[in-house]
Amino acid sequence: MGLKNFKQCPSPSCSTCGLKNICLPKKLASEELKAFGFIIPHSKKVFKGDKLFRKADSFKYLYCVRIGSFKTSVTSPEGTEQVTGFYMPGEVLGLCGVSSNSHYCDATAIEDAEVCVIPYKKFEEFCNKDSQLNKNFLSVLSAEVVRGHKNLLSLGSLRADEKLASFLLDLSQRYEARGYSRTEFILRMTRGEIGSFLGLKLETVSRVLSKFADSNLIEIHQKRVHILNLAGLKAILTEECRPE
Amino acid sequence: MGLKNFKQCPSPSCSTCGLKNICLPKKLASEELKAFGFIIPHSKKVFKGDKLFRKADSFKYLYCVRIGSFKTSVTSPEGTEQVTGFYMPGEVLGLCGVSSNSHYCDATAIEDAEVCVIPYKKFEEFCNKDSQLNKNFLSVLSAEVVRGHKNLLSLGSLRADEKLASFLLDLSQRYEARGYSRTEFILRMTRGEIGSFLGLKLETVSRVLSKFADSNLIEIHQKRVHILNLAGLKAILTEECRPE
DNA sequence: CGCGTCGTTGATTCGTCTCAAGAATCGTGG
DNA sequence: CCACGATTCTTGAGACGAATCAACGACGCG
Repeated sequence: MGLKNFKQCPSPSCSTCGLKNICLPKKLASEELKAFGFIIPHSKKVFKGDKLFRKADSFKYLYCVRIGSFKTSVTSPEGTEQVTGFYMPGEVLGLCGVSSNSHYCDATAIEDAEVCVIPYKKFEEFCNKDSQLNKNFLSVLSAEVVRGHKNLLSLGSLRADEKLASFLLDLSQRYEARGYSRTEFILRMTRGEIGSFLGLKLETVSRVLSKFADSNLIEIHQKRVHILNLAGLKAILTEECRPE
Repeated sequence: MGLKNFKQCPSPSCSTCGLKNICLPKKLASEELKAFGFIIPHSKKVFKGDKLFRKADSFKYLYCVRIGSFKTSVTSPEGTEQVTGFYMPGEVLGLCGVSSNSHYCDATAIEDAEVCVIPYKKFEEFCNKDSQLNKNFLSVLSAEVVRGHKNLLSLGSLRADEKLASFLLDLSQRYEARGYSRTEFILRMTRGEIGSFLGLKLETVSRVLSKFADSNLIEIHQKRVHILNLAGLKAILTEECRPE
């Protein structure tokens, strides 16, 4: 793992970070928040396309996304890649390394990004002392399990248009939670990555998005999405048979 | 949640439990193991078809399977059920409740079963005192995330026969880890439940299993499975195009 | 400006679902 | 113990949705 892809930055301060209310140390009192900041020696820049960690890398750090977006993926022995999630600022990367001391998936920046690097050993010690932080951590882990279950539901029992609708709605909701527009945003990932995530081919993703545009549910130009009819998208998920 | 489906049993003792080396309190010293046993007030019998907990039930307990098997499932607002996992003795149920104080999925006994009931509050306190137990718990949570990723890979990028092969191999491996035969076991779940889990219809499950039997990879009579050619099953997952 | 990556769209093929009927098994009560 | 209905499983024929193959267009970077 060469360091060439990374640029170390001065220690970030959690106290002044805009994400402090949604990130790992949320709800910490200002004293503890300050102390927590000290266990983070530095943040890292990761450039588009570069990997933050790979499967089987030894697990030493957790990462909080500060800026940019990541995908995580697993690759079967035969070489097929499956995207398992997209991560935006305030979300935690590396959780599936906790159980085995080595990472289970790859994490790749899908745009230039910056992460906080949290040494897991120190973090663990801190958790043992601070029950609020420990609670947060368990909560984040459990939420990751829930996220997985939602994805299973999506992959296992939805049709292509339902998958895409649910995908767009999920993004919409997460952008809104971060203070951005819930109706206008940019798809940071390619059609192929969306397809891998949803169990579809990139052509199908493209087709369905075009169909949504034809039905005036969305406007889409390349990576720019504008949701025109939020209720209509939701309706796709609830209606048994959609009208043409 | 009536209690009629459950039968309380005297407090089980972790020290004498046959699963102590694979269950939550694994690796605990005998003193701690004994102390841990005391926070478990009782075990519960759950009969086939009954639910241990439902989505949105308030989260107060974790459950360790002692005897029997469970499925977990989530149901979309429109009523389609998706099975998210099968659980056998030594595995922990209720993990996705940790993040939100209420359960996220349903857990249903697929055969008569018995679980240890762990009050989460007390468990949390115990974890704060015992770093080995805390470690185990994090490990179990993280393993659950990994399990989810594996399922995603299976649901998202495999064909029907590959899904079934990978499903059988997973069962085989888990039975072996529990001291049972890895080539002969009983499918506790129905074809429909397997199908829901794998994103297939029950007819497809049945067809593929018959095809495996025709190819002498397995013998199957109802729920009884006998794997004749373990390597052959694995080959299905690695070969690009299988011969007829 | 030219090249590579990414996205769109069309024609055709293939895999899985759907619908349907029948067989095997289990549980229950007479 | 056997008869009964209720599940569960198997198998077939046809329909449909998504994959595949292929060509072209749009954008971004050097």
